Amino acid sequence: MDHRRGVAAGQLPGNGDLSGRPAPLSPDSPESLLDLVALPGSRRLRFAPSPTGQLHIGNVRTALLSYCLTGNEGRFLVRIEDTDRERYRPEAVPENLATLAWLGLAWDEGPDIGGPCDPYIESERLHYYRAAADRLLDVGAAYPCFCSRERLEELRAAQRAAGLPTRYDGRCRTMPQAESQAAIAGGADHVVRLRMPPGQSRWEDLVLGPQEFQNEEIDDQILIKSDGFPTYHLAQVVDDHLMGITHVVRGVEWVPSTPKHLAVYAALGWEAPALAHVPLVLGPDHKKLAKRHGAMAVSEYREMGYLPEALANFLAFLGWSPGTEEEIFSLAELRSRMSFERLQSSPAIFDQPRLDYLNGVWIRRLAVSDLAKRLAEFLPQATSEQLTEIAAMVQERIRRLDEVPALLEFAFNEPSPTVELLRGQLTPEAARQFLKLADPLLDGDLEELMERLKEAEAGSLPEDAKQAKQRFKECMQVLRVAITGQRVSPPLPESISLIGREAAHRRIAMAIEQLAQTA
RNA sequence: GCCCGCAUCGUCUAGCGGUCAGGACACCACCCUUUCAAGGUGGUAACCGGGGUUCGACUCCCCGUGCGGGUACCA
Repeated sequence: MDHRRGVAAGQLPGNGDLSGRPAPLSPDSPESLLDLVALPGSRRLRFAPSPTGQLHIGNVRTALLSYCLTGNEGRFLVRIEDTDRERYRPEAVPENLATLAWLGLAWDEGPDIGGPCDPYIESERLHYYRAAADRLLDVGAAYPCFCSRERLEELRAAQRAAGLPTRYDGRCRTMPQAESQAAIAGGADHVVRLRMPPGQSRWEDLVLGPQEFQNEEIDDQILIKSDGFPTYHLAQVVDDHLMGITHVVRGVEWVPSTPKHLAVYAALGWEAPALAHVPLVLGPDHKKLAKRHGAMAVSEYREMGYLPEALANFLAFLGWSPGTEEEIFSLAELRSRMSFERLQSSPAIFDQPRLDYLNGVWIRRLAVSDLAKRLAEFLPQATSEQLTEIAAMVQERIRRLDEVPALLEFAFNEPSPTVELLRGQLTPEAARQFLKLADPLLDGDLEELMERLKEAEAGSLPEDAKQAKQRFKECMQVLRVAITGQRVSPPLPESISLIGREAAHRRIAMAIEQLAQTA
């Protein structure tokens, strides 16, 4: 039952001819290409990115949802939807796959690893779409259309001007077959259009509930473009059927074209998969998430130091919740817990502060050694020993990995604080005196450094407890700035150990000198 | 314009006729503390409006409003 090989193999036309002209089909029944041999018993969901650029947050959320809703028993597949030759960018295929892999969305079948429904790249499946189109043409569910783009544009402009819905006017809909055959034989440019049947289209959407459209309001969609490539509307239906897809998860922007897809399934005699249209992700201004809202590409989030664990956790909760008060979920937990019933039908806003919070949570959950590895790309100059030391000292205080370089600037570059920064609340002279006092104390056990400093600093002046405490804090800040050049840094003992005692002594000496000049 | 969808704190959400409308982020205060964090405690903050249905509506229905999506030889 694992061999749900839905298609007859070895029928690729013209050795992968991708030039745009579909190769002629073998004379024996092209329809055999479209017979799915065995239907799968468990769930099969797919993610079908269009390789026109980087995967963005919205895309990847759909991928995540599909992956999670596949469940532990099902199969998750990736298919490359490269039917748009104008926007196609070949490098986007490996990029997109790498992004999915980074997020941890492992696929069971896909363009790189193959599978029972090979190939998983639509441009290599042209013969299937052609066969499907021929069948649709045969049964009268589709028709050739010879209208030029110019005519279509004029038509739309006129309709818009008249305040009418912009739709194809059906000029070629009733062309006698003999006439159209002759035109095609004569080499006339044409497309294949779906003949939208009368009546209504209905389906029970897994997220939105019952849906109904009047078919007369739906346009006669182009299924095969004049370059011979299918549009999404055909390719997606054919492949989902051939690949045994059981559930389609996609954004709500596809709702209005679903009746077209349903019509194709019906005309081909196929059963449509279950449909789940998930709400969009919006920017803080409640508009569809777009470039102007900042980072869009998932790769940018990686560069900003977000963990894939946190991003997945965050994205999953944009439209889903477990119904309990739990909120930290690993990808594996999400996959075993997510269900269609609990998907939200209202759009969600991408709230970066919440992502930051979750990222902090996930950073703190990491083993120190793991954090050290992930920090490597943010601190290329650090050795692996330093990385481990750094990981331990920053783990509790960062929300994003990219905060680390600034926090540890002092470890890789000599600081040069101003006198103002150096002395803080103290007079230059008092600051200098304290540094002189503190300097030799660095040489003992660093773990007890704070105790020694406290002891040494105390008793210099008779004060009440509160004042003494405050004074000590100010002294510590002077020492911190002398050593790190920053008012905010990891704890002093760790900071010193990171740069080494000699460097610490040297920096203190320089600070003392600097303070002496102004004193 | 036409078609479709959505509507609980600022944000993510719980709620599926009777709750002091719960949690989390963010924010504020306090505690802890060598800074920053982390952690702890507490606080401010929501059912879009109007009609129904019902003994009773955040919850069900209708209308309005707002927001979003679609309206390509793009996906």
